[in-house]
Amino acid sequence: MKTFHNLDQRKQDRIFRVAVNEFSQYGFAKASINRMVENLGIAKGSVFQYFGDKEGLFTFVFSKAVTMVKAFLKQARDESKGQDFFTRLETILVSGVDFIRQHPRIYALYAKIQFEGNLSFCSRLLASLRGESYGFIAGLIEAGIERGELRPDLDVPKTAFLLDAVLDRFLQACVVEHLDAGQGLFHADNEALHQWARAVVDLVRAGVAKEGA
Amino acid sequence: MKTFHNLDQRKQDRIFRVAVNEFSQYGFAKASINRMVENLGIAKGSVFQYFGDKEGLFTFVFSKAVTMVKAFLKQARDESKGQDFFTRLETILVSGVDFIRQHPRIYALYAKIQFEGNLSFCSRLLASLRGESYGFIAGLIEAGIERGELRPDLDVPKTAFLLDAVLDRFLQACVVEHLDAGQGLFHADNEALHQWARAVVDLVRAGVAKEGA
Amino acid sequence: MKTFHNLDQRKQDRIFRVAVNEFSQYGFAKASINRMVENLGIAKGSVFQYFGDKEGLFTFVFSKAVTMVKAFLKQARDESKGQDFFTRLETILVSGVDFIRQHPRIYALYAKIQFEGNLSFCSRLLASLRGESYGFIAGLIEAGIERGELRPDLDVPKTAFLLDAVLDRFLQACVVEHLDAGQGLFHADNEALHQWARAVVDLVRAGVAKEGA
Amino acid sequence: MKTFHNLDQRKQDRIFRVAVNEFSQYGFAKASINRMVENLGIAKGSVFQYFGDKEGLFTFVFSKAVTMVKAFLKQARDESKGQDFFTRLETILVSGVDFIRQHPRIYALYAKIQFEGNLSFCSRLLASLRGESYGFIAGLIEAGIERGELRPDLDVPKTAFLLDAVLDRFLQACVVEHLDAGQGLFHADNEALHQWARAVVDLVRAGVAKEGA
DNA sequence: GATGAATGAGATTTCATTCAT
DNA sequence: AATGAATGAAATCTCATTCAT
Repeated sequence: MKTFHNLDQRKQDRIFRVAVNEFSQYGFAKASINRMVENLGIAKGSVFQYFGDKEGLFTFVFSKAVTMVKAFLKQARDESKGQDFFTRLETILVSGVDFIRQHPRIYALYAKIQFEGNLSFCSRLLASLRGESYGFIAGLIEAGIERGELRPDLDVPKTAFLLDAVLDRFLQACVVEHLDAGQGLFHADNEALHQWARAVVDLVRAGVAKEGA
Repeated sequence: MKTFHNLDQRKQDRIFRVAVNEFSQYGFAKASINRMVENLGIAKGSVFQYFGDKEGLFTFVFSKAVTMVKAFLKQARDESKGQDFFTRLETILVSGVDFIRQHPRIYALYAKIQFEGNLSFCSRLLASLRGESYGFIAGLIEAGIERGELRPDLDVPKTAFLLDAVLDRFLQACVVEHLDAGQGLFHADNEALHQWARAVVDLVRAGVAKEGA
Repeated sequence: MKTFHNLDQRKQDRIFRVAVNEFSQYGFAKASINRMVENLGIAKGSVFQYFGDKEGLFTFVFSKAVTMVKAFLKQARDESKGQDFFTRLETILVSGVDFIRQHPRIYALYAKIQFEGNLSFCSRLLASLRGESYGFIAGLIEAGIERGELRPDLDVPKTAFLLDAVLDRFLQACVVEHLDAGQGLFHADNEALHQWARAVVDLVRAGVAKEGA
Repeated sequence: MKTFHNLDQRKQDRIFRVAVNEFSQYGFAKASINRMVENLGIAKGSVFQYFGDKEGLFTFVFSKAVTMVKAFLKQARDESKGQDFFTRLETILVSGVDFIRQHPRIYALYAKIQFEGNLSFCSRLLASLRGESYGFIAGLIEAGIERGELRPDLDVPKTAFLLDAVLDRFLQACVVEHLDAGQGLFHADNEALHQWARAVVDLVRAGVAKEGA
């Protein structure tokens, strides 16, 4: 595993990229290391020297992906700090879609793996990502309450559940091409995207806003 | 395929059940016909005589599953017809969970296949299910508007998107065991389940209800 | 595993023969199923259909070999029943060599596997063969004592140990080509073989001490 | 190979020890240089620089092991020089077991390699060890005859064969844990060990026949 | 002299599919 | 109509060996 990190950074990136493609397209079980090395032009044995086995490769890829998502979440939170709750929510929805547009395979990987089951070795990562995401949203809500923008009597966990559902769906709508609304989100122009985000935020707003806010 | 329908109904059911188990546990790609016939006690060749190939078997299974879900949706709509919009929504959330509890594999199958990709041959089925589900929710909303329970200026597609997200998440929470809220939904007692459903409906209500309703 | 026994007897025998060759030449670990099927002219997959895995094939082969050896022991005991102890011993030595000449690979397999270690799955078979062999020799000794041909004060287990050592060595001498004495045993003519057997039996009979020493 | 002998003696010893472990546990074919260098903490390339290839490493290890065994034999002969034949034999049996207890892997290596076959490159070593061992035993017998302790008409080669068989079995009984008698020899206390040795020597001395039979 | 990344042949095993019975 | 033996492509993984640094 350490041998991998001695490689040329460009090579490391290429391997990561190709592996993300493969895993996000085929899932863990049907991903083929044969195909990967063919696309990569390196020897099959090398992959096993780097990562030990298929699971090792996947763990590396998935955990790097999770790290990227977490970094994105942190950045989204920090960048939106000054804004009021609803603007933040809209910002985050939009920048979430932005992230997926920049790294389309990463979310596809997450979405697919989440349902693959039989992958005990990545449930810890999945759980940690979930925790991060939940904490992120709950933090948003609490900040909103403190600032007097949200009803003070909100049930935070359940509201977080609701928001998480909406956020997730927004992202799924980019990836699962047969979602009705989703058809457009990935390829929608920014105008349409913002319109969608605003509309959804408005629906949410009416539900959770403090009267008069 | 003709030959399959000549079988004893009990045998047909058993084949369906075992195949649902296999596909929902392993997805399409990793499902093993070897394992199925082992659990089934019939000859491997028979499966190919009935369904042509693996894809044929899957299509049969998945389309029967979709039919069951559609029937459930229709029933949920019909049974809740007299109720006001918000009671309907709560009823549907709860009875959706009920359906999963009765047919846990069916939703698992749907959830997994949705993200498997590479399954061009079932996208039509998936799309038709999506259409059904969307029409179902949109119908609910329109009825609610007509009855004066919802704001008449609601954007139906976007509201449907919101509700669909919430509904889906409720169901996913039964199947994906690492969702924070979900931990409990599948095994929650009815009291807790209704409480969750009510809380979520209340959040939605505040957002979409016509003033004074 | 049952599918194997449905095969043409000739085919079964050929598979057994080829597998014994391979395992006796290379041991379990380095035996190659690739090579076997190449020699066999059947598909690689068939072997796994018959025996499940390499271990299954080996277990089948080894246990059949053990059965053959046990049958030989039984026959040797029965055929020599009337003879006095020392004649019996000589007969058995000689017919042991005969067995190896007829089934040279069988003993080679046993000899090699005995020292391969890491083969937990065949230790039961090995132990049962050992038990059979020990019982066989102990029975011989006890019969000899009863008939008044052997010293009545003999310690049966230790005497069995001595005889077993001699018997084993005789057989090893056929297989391990670099044993000095052994060079000749496998290819020796019957005259020389009997001479060797008689000489060894005489040593066992009379000991090596000079009278009075 | 030259470069190996320039190494720190401690390093040389460690390499020998680890290699003996590996070869004695897995045999030549299944021994893994990967595993060795992992346990060794040196570069894989170095092993090939020192020994050329796997065979070279094995030859080095095996020939050093043979040298150790030969040295032991010589010492056993010299130390027992004054004793009468039967005491010598007992001494040697016991000190043979002692040797194995001190160097358990060495005999394991010999025992395993002896039957591995396909190892043409070590048959010379094996033969030379055999020769040494045979000469050693034959020398013992001849000395015994000269001293008037053994029957002068003994056939030396065949007697040596008998004694060699017994000696070998004693040692195998330490290594092959499923030999009936052997269960105990490796871990037996000294009392039991000497008792076994004496009993076997007595059998060799006096034979098994009832007087007059 | 030492290193360890790269290699590719070859191992076991799985599996959908075919087809003679 | 039912069977299940036969197949061979493709999967993961191991390992001795080479060679540039």
